[in-house]
Amino acid sequence: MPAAERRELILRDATAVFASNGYGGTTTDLVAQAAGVSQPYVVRMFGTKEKLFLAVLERAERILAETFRAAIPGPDGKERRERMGMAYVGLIAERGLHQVLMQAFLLGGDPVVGPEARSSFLRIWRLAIDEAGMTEEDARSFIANGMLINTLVALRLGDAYGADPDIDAMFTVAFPCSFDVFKDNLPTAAERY
Amino acid sequence: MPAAERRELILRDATAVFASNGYGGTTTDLVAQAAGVSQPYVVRMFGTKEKLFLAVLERAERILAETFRAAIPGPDGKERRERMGMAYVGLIAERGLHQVLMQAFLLGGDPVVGPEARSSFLRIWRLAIDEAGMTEEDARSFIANGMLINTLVALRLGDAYGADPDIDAMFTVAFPCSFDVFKDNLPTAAERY
DNA sequence: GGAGTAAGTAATCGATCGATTACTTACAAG
DNA sequence: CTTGTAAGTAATCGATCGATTACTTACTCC
Repeated sequence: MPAAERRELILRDATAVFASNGYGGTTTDLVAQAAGVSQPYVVRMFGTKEKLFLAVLERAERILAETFRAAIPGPDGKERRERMGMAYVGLIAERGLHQVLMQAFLLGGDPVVGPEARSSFLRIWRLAIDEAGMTEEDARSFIANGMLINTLVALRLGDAYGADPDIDAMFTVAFPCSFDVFKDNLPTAAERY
Repeated sequence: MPAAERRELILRDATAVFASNGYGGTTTDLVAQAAGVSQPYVVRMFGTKEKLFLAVLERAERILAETFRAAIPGPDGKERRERMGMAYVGLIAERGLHQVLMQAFLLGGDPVVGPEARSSFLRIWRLAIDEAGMTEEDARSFIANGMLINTLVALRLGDAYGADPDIDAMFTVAFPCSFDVFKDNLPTAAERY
């Protein structure tokens, strides 16, 4: 398999492993096993675990930006924000993406990852304003809602949907027009680490 | 020093260490050094690193709930939500509290920590509705905003306030009535791990 | 049919971590 | 005194992790 293809495959699987285990809890061997290659190969391809995480973050931001841009064309204003919100929820299909973004934000104090995480966040903020035409207040509440969705995904609260009236009530207001997207993309038990 | 007092001291310092290093990246020795005791003492007092984290999470939720309850008395509606929001921002003084909550949410897939993290989150949701009298929609946007504040704190974006017009603009809309509280409680360089 | 190169692994090393054990110190009660 | 107990530490052990080294395999281009 050509290296470029293998690289994308490893990055995809590494996203899921980092998402479940966090940065410190992820071993290069866990990533290697998930991708079906040997541990030294992962290290040699990315140099260090830190550089692997940076590559995972860069890919996550790229996918996120592309997903948002694809949802921009069409009626603007509230409708556009709803399309972008649904697209964000649809990213649950990219296993671990929301969680990896949270992990990166939590590394804000790290001298290497921190600056990258901050500029990733700010680029999404700029995309919302410059490319999607949101006001600053719209961008704030849009991104705040994204952070709530991150939390609900990370907490795996969707697994208990239907089993707890509080959870059902929260989902009704948290996903006014994207609950089907959320439900249809939940990971199966076999997909979890 | 009596054990109860020592315990609270260790929990406070452990909160800051877990916040900076994550669950997997935190060592019991780092916590011990931060608290000024030996590593075996930390392990013996809490049993395992996992139980230590659960104790940190329980304390964080307790402080958060007490802080919210103290902000409830007085005019209700939007004013009450603003008081509670400012109180939440003021919790920056409790070093690492917002980040530790995020860390716990990210452990949603953990068989031990996950259930505790979910019930902590749901208890705060219930507090907002039952005790603070919010509608479900108010509670949603209130908590979503809290998740945004968590992110800004974890990213250490406040450190760059004044150095980047994008950051300044975001803070203006993110902290319409709590920016002073935010600014006044930022950690000094010496406080960071 | 070699020579060169890309893809990948087995074996291993030094460092680190969580946990255990055995020990010490300070102090209050009888 | 001395006995008991709470508060703590030094030393250490087995396991694990990130990284390095040396090796193998497969394909391609004269």
